[in-house]
Amino acid sequence: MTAIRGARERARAEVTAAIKEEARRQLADQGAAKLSLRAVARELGMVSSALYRYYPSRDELLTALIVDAYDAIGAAAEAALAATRGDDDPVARWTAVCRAARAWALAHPHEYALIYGSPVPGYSAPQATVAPASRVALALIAVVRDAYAAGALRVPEEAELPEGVRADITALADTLGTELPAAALAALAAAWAQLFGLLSFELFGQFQGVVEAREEFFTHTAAALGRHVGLG
Amino acid sequence: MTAIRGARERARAEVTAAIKEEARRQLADQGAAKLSLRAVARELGMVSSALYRYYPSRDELLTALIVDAYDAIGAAAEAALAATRGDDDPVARWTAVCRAARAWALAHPHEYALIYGSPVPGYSAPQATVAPASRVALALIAVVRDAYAAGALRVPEEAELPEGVRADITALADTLGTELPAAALAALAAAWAQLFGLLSFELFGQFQGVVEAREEFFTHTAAALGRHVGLG
DNA sequence: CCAAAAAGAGAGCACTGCTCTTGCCAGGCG
DNA sequence: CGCCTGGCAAGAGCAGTGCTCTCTTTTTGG
Repeated sequence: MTAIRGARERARAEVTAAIKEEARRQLADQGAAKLSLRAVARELGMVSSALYRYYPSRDELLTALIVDAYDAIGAAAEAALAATRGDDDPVARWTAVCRAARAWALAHPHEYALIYGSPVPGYSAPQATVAPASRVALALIAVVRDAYAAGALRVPEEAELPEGVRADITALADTLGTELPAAALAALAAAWAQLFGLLSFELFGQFQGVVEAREEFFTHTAAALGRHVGLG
Repeated sequence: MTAIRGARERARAEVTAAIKEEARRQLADQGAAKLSLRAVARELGMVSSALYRYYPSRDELLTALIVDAYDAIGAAAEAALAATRGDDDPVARWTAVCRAARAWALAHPHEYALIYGSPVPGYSAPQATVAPASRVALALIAVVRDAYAAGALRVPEEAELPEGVRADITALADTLGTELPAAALAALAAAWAQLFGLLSFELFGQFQGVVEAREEFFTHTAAALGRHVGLG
């Protein structure tokens, strides 16, 4: 980002990264609730007050971890998107992106809980989190956009869209700079939320005793979701 | 539950209820993270150690609140179900149940977060929570079952169901004692999770800047979900 | 009426986030 | 080259937490 202006900035950046690193480790194996600044400092061989020179509060540290987590799951989704570039089966692409998100979530349950579970602090998602947070959604949109460009999208009936929703969605299409039909984009927004509903239920144990073949169930449902959006 | 055996039991039950009451109040306006046994005790004019005679730990208190929250949202869903009994439009019934769940969630966001957000303690949902947790799902099932009995259910194609899922779902149908087709029940399970995905995204702020006409969007999507299950 | 059981009170332990003061030490300027 | 100042670590301390232990009081049933 910024040029290295001296040994001082370098050292500072390194310590900052080390703190985040250790914090992520503790987050990964104990969950956000037990993430303690003092424990992080202890592990790094520094005293707790020194840590405040790098992160002004525990919430700021958590925010940094949140941004990283959004970026990580977003990168996973984008990788799946890129890997299926040129694929002529849009449902398969969609499912691949969904499965990539699921795989990341299963591998990093506590980080997933941090970003898609209950908001931890006195909430208020900082502005810095909104861009990384949208990367998975953008990957899903890309699948639909490509299918649309290839003429492989069944567009749902426009008439059914409620007035307020239509307004929101056209505004959204505007800021996204996409010419996707409003009905398709609305279905996409719903599918986006529903996808994470599936993931959260699986990760938070709500499917216990209901569905055990989780992977099959997820893939099956994700494909249905993609078809509902108009793919395939 | 048990007969009143003496003033002692009565007093004990009252104090236990008062503690839970005060805890719920603190949960409602500060969230689960800030729920403190000491603060509850302070507010009740007792010393913190006395509270441990009623709840052996903070987690036990939280579990009691969790059970209550599941019961409350379940009761709301069941009320909507009962209010639409005899209604001949199954999609409308479905939507009514969904909207009842949403209304409760909006009115009790912190309690919603407690049950459908990230699991708070070292997790492990106690057995006591599973029955109350299923009440909303059972209300949704009732809508579909009634529609099925009235011959108003389009049953999805059975062939598409993956093997493992079919096995899980038929086992589930068995314990539920329902003769609903496996494909319908599987779609129902998915819709159930997806419904709460919508709710969580709305309550946890994920829709910020995406959809603002939340109620219209929810109702629209819930109806689509109902149709996808085979209603209407 | 009295022993036993239940409840409350209080001190205390180990931990947390966070603040403030003190002292050190090295980077950058003259 | 030397000095001084800005950045940093260290430590003590505050207010709060969950939870345990002991001691005293109250209540209850035989």
